[in-house]
Amino acid sequence: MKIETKKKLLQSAKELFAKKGYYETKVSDIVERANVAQGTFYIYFKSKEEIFLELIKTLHQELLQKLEVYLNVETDYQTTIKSLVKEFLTEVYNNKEIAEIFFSQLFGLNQEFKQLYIKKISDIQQLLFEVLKKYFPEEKSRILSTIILGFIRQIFFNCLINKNFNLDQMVSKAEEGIDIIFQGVNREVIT
Amino acid sequence: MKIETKKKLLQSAKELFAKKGYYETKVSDIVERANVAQGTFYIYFKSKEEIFLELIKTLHQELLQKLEVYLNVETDYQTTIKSLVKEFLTEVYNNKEIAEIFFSQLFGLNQEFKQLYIKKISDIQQLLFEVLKKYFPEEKSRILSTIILGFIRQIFFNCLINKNFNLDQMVSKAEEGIDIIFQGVNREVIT
Amino acid sequence: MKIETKKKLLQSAKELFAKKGYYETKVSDIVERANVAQGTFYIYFKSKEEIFLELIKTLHQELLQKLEVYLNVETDYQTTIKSLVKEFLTEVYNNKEIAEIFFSQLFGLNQEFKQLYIKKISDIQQLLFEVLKKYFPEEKSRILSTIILGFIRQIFFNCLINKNFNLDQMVSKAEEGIDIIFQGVNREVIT
Amino acid sequence: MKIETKKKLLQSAKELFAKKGYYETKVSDIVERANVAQGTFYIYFKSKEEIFLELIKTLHQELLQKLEVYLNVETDYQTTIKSLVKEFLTEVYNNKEIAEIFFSQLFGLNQEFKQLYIKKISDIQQLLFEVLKKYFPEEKSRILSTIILGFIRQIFFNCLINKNFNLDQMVSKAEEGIDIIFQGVNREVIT
DNA sequence: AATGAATGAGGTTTCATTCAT
DNA sequence: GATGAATGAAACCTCATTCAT
Repeated sequence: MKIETKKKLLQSAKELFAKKGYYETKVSDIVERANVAQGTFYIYFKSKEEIFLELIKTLHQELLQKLEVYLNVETDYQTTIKSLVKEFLTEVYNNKEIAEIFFSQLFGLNQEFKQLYIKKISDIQQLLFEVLKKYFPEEKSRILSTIILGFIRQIFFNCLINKNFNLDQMVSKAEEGIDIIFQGVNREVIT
Repeated sequence: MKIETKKKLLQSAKELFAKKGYYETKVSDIVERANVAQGTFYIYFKSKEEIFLELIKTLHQELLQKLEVYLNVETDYQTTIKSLVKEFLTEVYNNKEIAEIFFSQLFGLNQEFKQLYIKKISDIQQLLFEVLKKYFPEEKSRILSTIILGFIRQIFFNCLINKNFNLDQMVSKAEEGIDIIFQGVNREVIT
Repeated sequence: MKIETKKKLLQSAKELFAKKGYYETKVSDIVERANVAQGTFYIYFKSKEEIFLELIKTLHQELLQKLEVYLNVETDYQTTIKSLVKEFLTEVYNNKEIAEIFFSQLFGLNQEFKQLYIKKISDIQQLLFEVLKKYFPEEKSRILSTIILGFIRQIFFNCLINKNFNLDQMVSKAEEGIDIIFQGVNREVIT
Repeated sequence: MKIETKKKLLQSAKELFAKKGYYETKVSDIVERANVAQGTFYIYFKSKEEIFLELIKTLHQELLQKLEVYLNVETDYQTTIKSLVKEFLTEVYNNKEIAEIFFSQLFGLNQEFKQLYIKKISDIQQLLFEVLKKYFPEEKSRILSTIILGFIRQIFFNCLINKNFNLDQMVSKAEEGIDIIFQGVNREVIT
């Protein structure tokens, strides 16, 4: 098992899945781009599905790990959320291709992948909810988590569409949005 | 061309695409569910792609038509946006299957469909932006349209995941969210 | 059985077979050009093969009938052969489409049609041979029939290729060729 | 790409196309006779059309190459033409199957192949014309090339029909014919 | 006699996976 | 570990023919 060959395959698969989608990406495309033979693929991965899942799971794990930190952060909620959002956007931006697959493709592939997606995305939503619950009542936290997650995904989405969008722009847009969302909440709290 | 047969095929395709995704839905599945022969499919549609596009385009057209009304509505912005969001959710809820395909699958299929998706979703975002621009400055409208569209999609998304979610629940969640979003804006306006 | 509908179908089939070949001509093409419904075709012809054979057999019969006359003509051989060749070219020219099918397509379609072609073309060659045998010894007649038949077919062929070739040109080319062929024979006879 | 497998496929295709025609030969027939799997065919050829064209083009190229030699031969015309005709017949006889496809099937398949055929056959006719032009005036060369090409094709044709015809018989028939054709011309020249 | 919607067998082609070298 | 030719199941699609109206 030469780890380098495996990396080449993962990199190649990542790029192709993002660009062409799971079904339109052929194993033959992956090996061609990785400059290895067709048979080599099956030394490292049991199937096309396996390499796909490996990519997905890695991203999800890393993302969750980075976000879990904010469960134990002791700052005011606006700072916490802003940092969390920044972390989220940085992570997905740095792994654009897999994030694209994860957030925009996984759900539509087939029932098996749909279930996986639901499970994974729920984890993220749940985590966001837990963080918010430290500052707001349960119901408000629930709805805020929906607003914020939807908002961040939409920003990431615009980034995918608009290829010359950069990370800083995304983050500053996100902060503006967060401000708007919390101004309402703030007033309420103060009152 | 018996319109009834065509409808059976469209209905069958819609359900299957939503359930199994585009690629995992075989033409043989569609005709089996519609109770017609394999060849019959090709009397009504040139290809699997064509029936898929017909479904997508129909939903998009109807959705856009219903939302365009709000460009000329003369009420306060909160009422306008709430009505628009309700309309949106109603339409997608009543056409759950196609809406699921449209919002959650289209992007990931292949490059051609990706382009289509970008074009179509941009229309919706643009319309939302135009409505908001009647009440807010351009930049604020832009960011509000991102927040709101992301939020509605996330709600619809939760609805897809959680099968016993109903329309009323979705609408009331949405209204709560809209209130939160606009409380911030309101205060600013007032001040 | 409205003879007119049958004629429309035969005409339409003739043109299409000539232009696109047997396999590339669909029954749906034939009925469309004849302005009748798909089902109507099968009132007049048992199958696509049947209409094809009807066309072929008609041409062949008429051609043979017209050529048979020259078995009993009492002129010098050069006049006889020239008249026969003229008759041949006139007939195929006036029925260009079917003649094209007959002389250039039939052989390549399948084994059944190949056998038919061999049988039909042998009839023609045989007739030419019989006419020549009235003037020349058997072996010479055999070879002359091969030369002449090959020559006429080649002329007709050039006519098919070069769309603005007309009958008069073909006939005069043919006469020139016949002169050349027989000049050699002539000398021999004279000597 | 094992050249051996490709050869097996070409050989198998050649025989089947000649026997059953292009349309009646299924890819499944070709692979069965070549003893390889269905999918193997598509490693070596993009489509059924491609293998067909490869066969056609190879024959045509080889034939033309062998005949081009006679453009620079310095003997009397009768010897030159006889040698050329012998070469032609030898080549087509040794590649009976493809020659059959080329001379008797190509024209009738579809419009694309028809155009190809016209182009290829014109090359041959042109070459024959060029050789003759070295000895005869232009117009006479033109008509002689038509007579001779028609004659040779007819001979080859009889060979296809009459399976126990052999090369020597064909060649000697051809020489007899050529003699007859040129006796006329000869006399003229002499006179 | 005419229609035209429906049929379904059978064709071409794709591509994930295997396996002998 | 690496190769790449070979596999074959299964997909999409075509079109001659049928049949109820």
